Amino acid sequence: MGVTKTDLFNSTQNELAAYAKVLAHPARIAIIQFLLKAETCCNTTLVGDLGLAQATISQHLKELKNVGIIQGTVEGVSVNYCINPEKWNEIKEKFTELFEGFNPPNCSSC
Amino acid sequence: MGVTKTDLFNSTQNELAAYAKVLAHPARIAIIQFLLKAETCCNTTLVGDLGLAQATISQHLKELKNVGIIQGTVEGVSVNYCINPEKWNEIKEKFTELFEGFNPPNCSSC
DNA sequence: AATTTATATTGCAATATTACGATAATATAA
DNA sequence: TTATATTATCGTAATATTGCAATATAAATT
Repeated sequence: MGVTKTDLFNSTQNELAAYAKVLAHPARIAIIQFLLKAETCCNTTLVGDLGLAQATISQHLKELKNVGIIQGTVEGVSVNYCINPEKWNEIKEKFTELFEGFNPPNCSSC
Repeated sequence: MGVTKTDLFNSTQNELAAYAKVLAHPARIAIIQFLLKAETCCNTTLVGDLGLAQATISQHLKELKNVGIIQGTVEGVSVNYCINPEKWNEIKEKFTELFEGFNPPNCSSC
């Protein structure tokens, strides 16, 4: 065990969970927030800003890149990362759809 | 290691990550979606609907309850769970705030 | 009281995540 | 070419998560 039974759920549920998973770490939230402000940044900048080791930041960037939320372009020796606008909006819409599914509570039993 | 260094991040980042974490499993997404439609349901209903063991559903419900996203009221032998409106809106707003932090890309390097 | 029904908890095995040092890979500068 | 700077990957240790059988708990019914 220790493995999620993805076959029991539909693609929307699995996708939403996957997007949530990549947001489920404060370092990755911090990286995203940094990119929202700075528009672009590289590994070294984040190492200085967050206080995690270079290998750790690199790993978090990889996970963000794997789901497509950020993209990196080689700029000489360093790599510039930035938000992928299309993916960002896609994720935003998926979460918005979930959150808007809530109707005023006329629930009698709680 | 294997433990998140929460002390490196601010409360907003840690909270957002914690909320994302509870959404980071398709079963919990499915439970939430079920509650959004049905307004209320109990463990046994979910066991039949999701196809996971009773103990597993109970565990997922516990995690959802721990962050306050759902609440349960004892109704005879069973427990009726439903969305907690205040918490739901709080979480919704936290995510909305993050997603709205993105401005049109005038980023030159990617 | 004994049985049934519904849920929670415990204990355990399998797997995933987090973090970092060490090292490799790549490109620029001296 | 050698040195420097930046990033990625590998290996490893510590911890977390997922899932379920077994069991415990609690309320309603017989």
